[in-house]
Amino acid sequence: MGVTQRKEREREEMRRRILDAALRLFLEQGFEKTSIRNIAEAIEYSPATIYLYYKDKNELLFALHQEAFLKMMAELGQVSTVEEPFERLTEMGQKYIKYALENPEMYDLMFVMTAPMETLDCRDEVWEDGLKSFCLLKTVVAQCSAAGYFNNQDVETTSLTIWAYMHGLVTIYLKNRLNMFGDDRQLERINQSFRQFVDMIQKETEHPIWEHR
Amino acid sequence: MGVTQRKEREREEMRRRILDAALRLFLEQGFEKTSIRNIAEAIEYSPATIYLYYKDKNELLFALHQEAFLKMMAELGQVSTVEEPFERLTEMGQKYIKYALENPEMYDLMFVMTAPMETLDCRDEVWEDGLKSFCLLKTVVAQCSAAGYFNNQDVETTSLTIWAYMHGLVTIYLKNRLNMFGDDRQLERINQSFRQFVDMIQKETEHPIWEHR
DNA sequence: ATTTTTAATGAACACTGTTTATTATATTTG
DNA sequence: CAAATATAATAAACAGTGTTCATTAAAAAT
Repeated sequence: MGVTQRKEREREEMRRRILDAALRLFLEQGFEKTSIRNIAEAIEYSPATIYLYYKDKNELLFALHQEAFLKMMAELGQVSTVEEPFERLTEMGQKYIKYALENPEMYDLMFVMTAPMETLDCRDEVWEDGLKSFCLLKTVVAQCSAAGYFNNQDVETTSLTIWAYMHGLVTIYLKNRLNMFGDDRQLERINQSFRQFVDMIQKETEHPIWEHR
Repeated sequence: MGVTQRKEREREEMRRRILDAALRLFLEQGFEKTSIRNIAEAIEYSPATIYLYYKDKNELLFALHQEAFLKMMAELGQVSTVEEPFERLTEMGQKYIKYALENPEMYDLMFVMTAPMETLDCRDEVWEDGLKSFCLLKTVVAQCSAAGYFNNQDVETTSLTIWAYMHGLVTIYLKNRLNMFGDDRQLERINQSFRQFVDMIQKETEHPIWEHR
């Protein structure tokens, strides 16, 4: 009898309802101000019910973090149409900045907060979402490398260097550390730095593409 | 009569006691697990007393954040003995990584947490500590620039680019995102990437220093 | 129709940051 | 010195947090 299947389906539906409500509140009022009780209220269930579907808040955050990765991957994956590998890489960088700036709370969840990571730790799994998106980067870097860029340097190291820069740039901005300049040229500064970085790593090649200068 | 002076001195002493206790607990058990009540207990006062000396928790965090900057500046300032400007910059980078890895909670407070920044916002002051350390970086970058490095690019942009990379690198590590590789070569990866970045920006010069390759 | 399993909850526990009315102490004034 | 005033410290409360557990209601299996 299909009762177990229906139960399983209902369970998934409930998990979705919880996740959707959590995501909505999260985006509406930020992480800090969203509690289990808020989420429970939004779906018209008692707080204790949430714990029948998610072990704790960390697991809920981890589930949201996974959704955020799906969305980001979908956006970053769109660069495959661009022909020239380095242009594709640059495009990816731009889309990374765009995603981070448009989804600051989600970006935090994905790359800054330690809470969702603890869920992985206690299951001793590896961070698959992170690894998958890092591989996306690595692939494009490898293609650039094959096209003569990056002086045959280790692809993984180059990818980490690029990611580190991108991550640093957006977090400095998102965590309001660019306020220190006391002006309203923050986005301008980000773009200036990004262009500089792109130029810099572009030159890292045995066969410079002079027509790009 | 010196009573007001003594009162002022006692007030400062109390503020110090609170700060010292907060710092100790903070380093012992991390930020998340340190509460106003804990701090009050540590100095054997009631929680409400803390509020006679610090407006709220953000202000307390901001005070700690300032202390952290003093310490970091002292460590980063020690590079002035190095003669060659680019070597000095590299040394600064190494010291930055060292500080971040040895003081992860403090680093978080200084560059990641938004809480202490809100104290600045509501006073509408600018982030002086950040600005000051950014200026330290800018100075060295300017000296490198004067020595022929960085192709006469805008010093402020170059400094931001360098800072962004450094910040990204250490936060990716501190927030456990390098776990994804599932090995124990995390520090190795950091150093590899750092060397790569240093080599990369070193080449950014009209007059390459060939003897360094 | 009765037993068993499952889902949902109310209430509690041990916390959190913060405020306020009250008390104890110290300082100033008459 | 004694009375009035100002200051420092606190207990208690408020409104919130994540989480657990015994109890109840509903569905499924016997």
